[in-house]
This record gives sequence, structure tokens and C-alpha cells, in this order.
Amino acid sequence: MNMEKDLRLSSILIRWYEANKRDLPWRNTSDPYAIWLSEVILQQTRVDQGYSYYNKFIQKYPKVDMLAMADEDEVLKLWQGLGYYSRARNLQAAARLIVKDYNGVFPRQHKDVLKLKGVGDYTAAAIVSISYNEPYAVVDGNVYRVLSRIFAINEPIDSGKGKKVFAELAQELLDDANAGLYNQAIMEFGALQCVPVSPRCDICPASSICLAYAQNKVAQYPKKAGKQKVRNRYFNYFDIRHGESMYLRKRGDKDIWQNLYELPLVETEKELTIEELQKDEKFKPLFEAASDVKIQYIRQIKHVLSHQIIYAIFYKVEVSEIRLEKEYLKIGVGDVDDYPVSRLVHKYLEQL
DNA sequence: AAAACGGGGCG
DNA sequence: CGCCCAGTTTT
Repeated sequence: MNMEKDLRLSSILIRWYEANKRDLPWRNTSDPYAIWLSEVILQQTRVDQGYSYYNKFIQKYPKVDMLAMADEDEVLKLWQGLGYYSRARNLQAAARLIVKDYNGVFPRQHKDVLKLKGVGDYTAAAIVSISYNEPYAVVDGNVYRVLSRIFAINEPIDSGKGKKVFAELAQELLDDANAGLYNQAIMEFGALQCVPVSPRCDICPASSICLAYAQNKVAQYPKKAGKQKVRNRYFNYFDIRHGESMYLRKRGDKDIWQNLYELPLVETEKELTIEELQKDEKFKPLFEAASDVKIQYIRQIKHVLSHQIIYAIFYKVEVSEIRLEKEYLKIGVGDVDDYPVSRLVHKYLEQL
């Protein structure tokens, strides 16, 4: 069976690339030496930082044998300020090997390119696809971000399994006939359009096929296992009672417990006593339009989530009169069980 | 699987 | 100023 490849993504990316790509010096050549040099310089390095280094290197060592013949000190000096200096040492070691073993002609085969010092999976794929249009998909940080969003992939990118999943998906999606163009397009798209923070999805040509966008979860991708740091949060809940009435509010987007209900909440940066809390700017608006406010401490609950620990304090507040913003829902005390609440809030409610 | 490797951007 | 970034080699 000859399954046809889905090239919709390729088409979107390449069209976007042709219209939006930056004009960079290494984009006006198919010389594998120049491509290699640019790719090594751009490892862990932003384009605007590496740009002048590429120009210096290609001017001083326009051919691989000139790099091979240079003093290491001279090469390192030219690399100075760019960081990760093993890249420069490996670069020259590889140049010397190319002169010795390949007669100064840059290797043509992916497996040979991959053997060069300082060239891993990403760089080998970049070199052979861009220089020779060989069908090897690049997977760099941009690709992780773009693919994880478009396909809403929950596999963490920093796990062994995740790397495999992304490498296979990238290879499957690769537009083989336009490998170099497609690879450059997806990376440039990640660098300029599908950026890590606050991407402009409203003007994105891929938004219609982007699953993360459809789910309003763009900012959650790519997922990382990481040493996920646990964040401490301090929730002060107020169970405001006015006769047989109490108040709830629906939680919004971009935080835990989306669309669940909870008691009126004041979140603080650290644990505060009720006296400190009453002086806090976030506390005041809640009881501005209230009379005869009596606050009673009820209990403290430590609630542990995978990524945050919530130190919650519950207070019961009796008022003879109160007016709250319309986001606060006034309900009958007996109806509270009709509303979906977090486990934390439920723990408080069930023991009243 | 995890650490080491540098410098820059960001809040 | 601490935290994040992200390919390759080394441990």
C-alpha cells in the first residue's frame, strides 16, 4: 500500500517561510561547510548572537582546509565570547579529519556527517537536508515547540521516550521532496511565529490545524518532565454567610481548577495572619460594602498537587449586609452541593 | 539517565 | 538577580 503523505503542514510552513524568513548569510549557499559552520555556531545560540561570529569565521576560513590548518589558539580566540568552547575545538578537530580522511571534501553521507565531532542528530540532519536535500528531519527546540502545540503532544520533551516520539513524528511529517526547505521553515516558524512566550496565534497560519490552540492550551506546550519545582501558594478562603445565603465564584482560565467553583478567595504571596490579611490590598475590596463583619477562623488545610502545594486557611464570615462584584454568585446554603468544587474546597464544606 | 558545558534574555 | 534556554559529549 502506498499511503500518501499529508503535506498540509509542510505547505503552510513553507508558504509562511517564503514570506517571512530572515535574510541570513548562510541561507544564500548550499556549501555543506558553510551550513555546518552556521549550525554549530547556532547550537544553544540565538541568531543575533551568532551572526557576527559566522561572518568572522567564514571570512577567515572560507574553506574547510583553512580551518584545519589554523592554530587552535586562533580559532578559540575567534570563538571568544560565544560560549561552549568545546564546539570550537570539535569544529577544528572535524575539519582536520575532513582534510585527512575525505581529502578536504565535506562528507556526503548522513552516517559520515554524524560521526564528525560536535555533530549530533540535529546538526547532521540539518547539514544533509539543507546542503543535499537528504530526507532527514531536524528536531531542535523550535521543532519540539511547534509539533507539541500543533498535535497537543503531552509527552515531555526532556524524557527518553519523548525524544523518540518527537523524532519519529518529525520524520513522518517531513516533506521528503523539500527536506531542506521544510526543515528550515519549521525552525524559522518556531523562532519567529510559534515563539515560547505569548505567540500571536491570532495571526498564525497554522491556527486552524493547531490542536493546542483549539484547546486553548498553547502556553502549556511543550510539556517538560523537568525537575518540576513545586510552587507554594497561600489561599485564604472566606465562607461569607448572610442569613441562609453564601457566595461562590467560578475559577477562570490559566490556573488550576478551571471552571470549578470555590469560596471567595484572597491569594497571598506568603502565609498571613488574619490581622495582616485585613490590611492587604487584595482583602479590602471583598468587604468594602459589608456591615457588621465578624470573621471566625475555621481550619487550615494543606493541599498537595503535583506541581504546587496550597496552604489554605478557611474563615467563616458573618455579615448583616454585603454587596459583592457580580462575579460572586449568591446561592442558598443548601444548594452548595450542586456546584462542582475542588477537592480542597470539598474537604472544607463536608465537615461543616 | 544525568551532568557539564557559557553566555544572554527575561521578569 | 535567580531562572530559563537547549545540542553534544561525558559520566
